[in-house]
Amino acid sequence: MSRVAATSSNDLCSIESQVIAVFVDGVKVLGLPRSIGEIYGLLFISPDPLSLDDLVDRLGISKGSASQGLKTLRGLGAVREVTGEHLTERRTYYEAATELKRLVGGFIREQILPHLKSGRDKVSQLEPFIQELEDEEIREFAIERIERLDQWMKNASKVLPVLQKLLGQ
Amino acid sequence: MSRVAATSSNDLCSIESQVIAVFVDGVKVLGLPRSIGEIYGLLFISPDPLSLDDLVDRLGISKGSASQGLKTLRGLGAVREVTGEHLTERRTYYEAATELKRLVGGFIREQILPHLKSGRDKVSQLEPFIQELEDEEIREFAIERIERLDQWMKNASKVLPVLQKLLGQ
DNA sequence: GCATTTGTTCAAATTTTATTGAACTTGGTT
DNA sequence: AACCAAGTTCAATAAAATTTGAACAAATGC
Repeated sequence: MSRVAATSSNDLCSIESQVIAVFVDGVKVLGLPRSIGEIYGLLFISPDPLSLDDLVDRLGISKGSASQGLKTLRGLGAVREVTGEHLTERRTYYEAATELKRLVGGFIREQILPHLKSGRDKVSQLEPFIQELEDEEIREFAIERIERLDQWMKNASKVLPVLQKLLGQ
Repeated sequence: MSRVAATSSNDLCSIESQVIAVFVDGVKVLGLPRSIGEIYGLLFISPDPLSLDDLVDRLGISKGSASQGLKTLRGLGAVREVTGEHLTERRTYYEAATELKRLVGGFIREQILPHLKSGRDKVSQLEPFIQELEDEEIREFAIERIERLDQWMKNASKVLPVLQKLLGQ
């Protein structure tokens, strides 16, 4: 009877599940799915790196979820692949990246900048349509508002790097 | 045949629908529903204040949606009730609040601070469970991580007001 | 080359969230 | 008081997002 840890779906201990709850809540604010909070939360509180199968096993989520979640987290720079150690091992192990600056940077890069960019594009493509407006008062108002919108976006672009610096390591 | 503007569901013009598209996209990033982007977007580009029924009519959304959307936007301080003008009028008219500082402030207050607070509460209630951990190495690690988490939240609390100030005016 | 282990992809199922619309409340008017 | 217009609430419905799981790919070792 030597099945030591083959299918052991180790239940989460109190600290683990509570830390995970904090992250699940946290990522929801950021508009990310719960599974990502679970994965990051467990990695965050785990002293040793975990593999995809570890996550599936401990969190009770599907392989698909774990794979996609890790992909997103890698994109955000929120997890690190741990190589080294067992060079013979082909399995990949992950640990949480915990530098706030890096996490915020990743979020800005992946989630905010693309929307900012597409917003600025849309706004810049508005010019021709403004000229369509016949009533001068209305046209003037539209110009004013669209300039303001553009200004907001410029502001955001300037503030984001500063924000990241403020959270500096 | 004097039905001038009774059920005229005035279609949106090009600028209107494109500005609305920008805001729909924008609020999605913030985790708010599309209808809120539509409402704010239309108010933003409208030279004159609009009533709930105007929004229903122009945007083709239900009264319920418009009412709930306006409620949220009021909570965020993103719209202003326009009184004055027609004092005989019992209908409420709204205009967009366009000071970025105010908008960001409202969002921080309504959407971020409550989560930050509940996060800090959850973390502070973690202490007893850490003591449950028997392995000293693991316990030390947990303490370290939870302190880091706490530090993050303190950082966030400090940075948010600065952020708001950076968006000045 | 075949079997095995690890990880990815994506259509279908599920879960979550937003929207609708009808019933209800409020307050003004005759 | 009865009526009407304006707005809110909330259960039912529709829409959107997430999760699953099975099929697929890639890489290792026999």
